[in-house]
Amino acid sequence: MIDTILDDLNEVQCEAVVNYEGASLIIAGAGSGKTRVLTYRIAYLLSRGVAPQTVLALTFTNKAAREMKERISNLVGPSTRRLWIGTFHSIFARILRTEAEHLGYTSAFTIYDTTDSRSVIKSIIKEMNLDENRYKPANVLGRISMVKNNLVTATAYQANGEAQAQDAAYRQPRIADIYKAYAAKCKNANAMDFDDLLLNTNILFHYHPDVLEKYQRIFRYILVDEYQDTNTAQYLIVKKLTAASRNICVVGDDAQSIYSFRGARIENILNFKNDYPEYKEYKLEQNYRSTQTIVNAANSVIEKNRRQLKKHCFSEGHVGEKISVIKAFTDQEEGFLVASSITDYLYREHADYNHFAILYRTNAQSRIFEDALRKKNIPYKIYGGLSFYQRAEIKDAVAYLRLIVNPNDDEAFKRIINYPTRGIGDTTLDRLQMAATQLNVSLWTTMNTVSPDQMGIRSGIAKKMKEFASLIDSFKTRALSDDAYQLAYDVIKRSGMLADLRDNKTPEGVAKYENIEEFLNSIKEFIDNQQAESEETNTFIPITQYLENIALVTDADTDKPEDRNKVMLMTIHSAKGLEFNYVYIVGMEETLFPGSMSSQSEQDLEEERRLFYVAVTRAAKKASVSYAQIRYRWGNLTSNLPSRFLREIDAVYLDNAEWATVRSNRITANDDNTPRETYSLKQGIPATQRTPQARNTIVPKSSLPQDEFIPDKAADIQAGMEVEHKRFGTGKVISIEGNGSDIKAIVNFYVAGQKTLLMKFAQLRIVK
DNA sequence: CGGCCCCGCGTTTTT
DNA sequence: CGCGGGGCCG
Repeated sequence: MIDTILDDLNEVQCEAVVNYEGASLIIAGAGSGKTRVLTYRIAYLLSRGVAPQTVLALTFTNKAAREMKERISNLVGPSTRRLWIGTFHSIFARILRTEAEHLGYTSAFTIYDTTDSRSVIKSIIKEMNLDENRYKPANVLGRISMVKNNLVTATAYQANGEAQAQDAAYRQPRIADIYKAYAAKCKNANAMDFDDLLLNTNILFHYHPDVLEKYQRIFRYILVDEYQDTNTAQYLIVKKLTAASRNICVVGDDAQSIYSFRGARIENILNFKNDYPEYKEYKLEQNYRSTQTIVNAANSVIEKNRRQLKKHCFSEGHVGEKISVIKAFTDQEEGFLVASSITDYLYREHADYNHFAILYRTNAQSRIFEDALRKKNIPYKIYGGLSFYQRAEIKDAVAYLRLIVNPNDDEAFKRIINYPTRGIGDTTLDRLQMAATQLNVSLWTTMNTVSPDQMGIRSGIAKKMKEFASLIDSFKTRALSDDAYQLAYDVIKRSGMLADLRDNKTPEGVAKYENIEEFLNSIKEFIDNQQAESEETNTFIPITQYLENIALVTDADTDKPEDRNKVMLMTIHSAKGLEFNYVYIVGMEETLFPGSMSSQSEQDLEEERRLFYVAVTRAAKKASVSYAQIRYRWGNLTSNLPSRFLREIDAVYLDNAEWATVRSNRITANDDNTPRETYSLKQGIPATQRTPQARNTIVPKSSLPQDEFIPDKAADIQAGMEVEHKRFGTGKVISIEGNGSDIKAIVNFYVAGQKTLLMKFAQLRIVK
């Protein structure tokens, strides 16, 4: 069986599969059959008598892990169940649960998501009386996350002169203290954040060599997917685990490294040869996915990057269609044109909806395309984005379950102590929190051990707290005998959540109620799946198992059958690893893609270029790129130049007809008759975009306004005047409002409609 | 103490 | 523009 399987592989792929001993570096270009090699290699290992429980395969997404499992079991049958295949985070979370007591945790520890972490940081900033403008929670958390990924603990960070100097330079000298307090609070809550899962694994292996040895013995063969995206913490875990066996196989493509913003180090793959000098290298260069045009066009772009491993990707498929450049006047027109193009291909090539993907740089861009597709009755699915589990009502339900499993989970506690309303308000919580911080214990412990009047809590409220405590305690008891579904159902009912939602007859209330129903269904489904996977049918699936699962799952992991045949909308990041026949890469504009944050440094720019490379190589048959001359960005009109990446595509692969033509101003998607969309080309862009409001704008010198526009002084402008604005044309000043530097003029423009303009920015000329 | 309203802020990208 | 958080009022 296995030998016939090898017939499916080309020569290099076959070599990479068969030589499974020792260190292997597989450089796998986009579409070169990377997953195929990985899965076949594992299947081959098994066929050679390697025990499945000694094989560890690490991926970055649950989807990749699931796909790998599926494909292997298609090759070799059910023996795959004992293989260790999962994401870095899930595998090491599992190990940490087993070894928790070595680190002073219990195996019931909670995994904090980003929202939880941010909230902890926020409360610390408050407690420390720090300037909330200078210390932004998301910012501080980002910094802590970065250093954690470099294995710098709070104590080490405090002692690190360089880090201290840097924080001082950024006028955030207390970050080390925040970090320390944050680590303490997580520990007291028996909680780990995403980064802790990797950091603590390293700590575990460092301070407990016996434990490390145990796992070195277990994992005889380690395979790592997307190796170019590993951060230092992940890299070191792998290095430690393979130190004895030296059986390691990493697969990756430096050209697709797009996660350096969260600590990924492209050096890990570039320097593989230093760590494993005995390594063998395999280059998968033939692309089986895309047309020659697409592969060549992608190559012509990525060539501009300086640091990369040498390889030559090629396709022997059809030459295929050239890449279309869709030039739109406004963001709405961009949506319309892309939707129209999709309709064209649907008819012309009898394509299905799910053959199409719209890829964008930032999630905020999705709206426009949703609107455009909806208008044409094209079904679509937004992939990623706000997860089901991030909805308020689901988080509430999950918070109950989390608190039952781990009563020290302060974030869960805070979320539900007064939901549904039971008369325990902010003041009480503040007092509780103060006591808890002083005692260095969780809110739950404080509530149950400190006398209420010591905290200044009146007896009426204390009674309510007791009731809450015994409610949770009763759930804890039931959790021992009830499975995840029974418990969740009971919790939602007896906590009062269900009644609270049922009484809410607003549309949002109804939606929430339905979401809770869906939540319960998903638990039921989870139990069924787990039982199907284990040998017996009646395995008891406790709530702990369900919680472990959802902490590390994202929306991208759920695939519902009704979403199968829809146009997919997603960020380029989440498109990595996927393929579609027809791909639209939208928002190809300077400051958007490449983003304004990235065009400063050459390194960041190279990462953006790799991102573009990833986007183009998602397409099998046809890629299109689009941009808009003007678009709304945080409520303001902005205008940007077409992305430099368009110019970097070798022009022979472009469908130049559309690229070169300046189309006349068509009234298109904006049939909702908002006046602001009816610009004439003459009034518009890009020549007249040089107002301070549009200071993101990059305007070529040649197209600066020919006629002088001299604005009048802001102080001279008064209500009732007729004024002219470079972009909005003429209009009447309705009123002047505000004071200080925030004086605003409300102007009703004849064409553009009513606008509120900040006087310190707006340049207005008095007409009369 | 809870609900409502207003203000201010934000955009990369995600396990 | 849309969301979340904070503040104010009932």
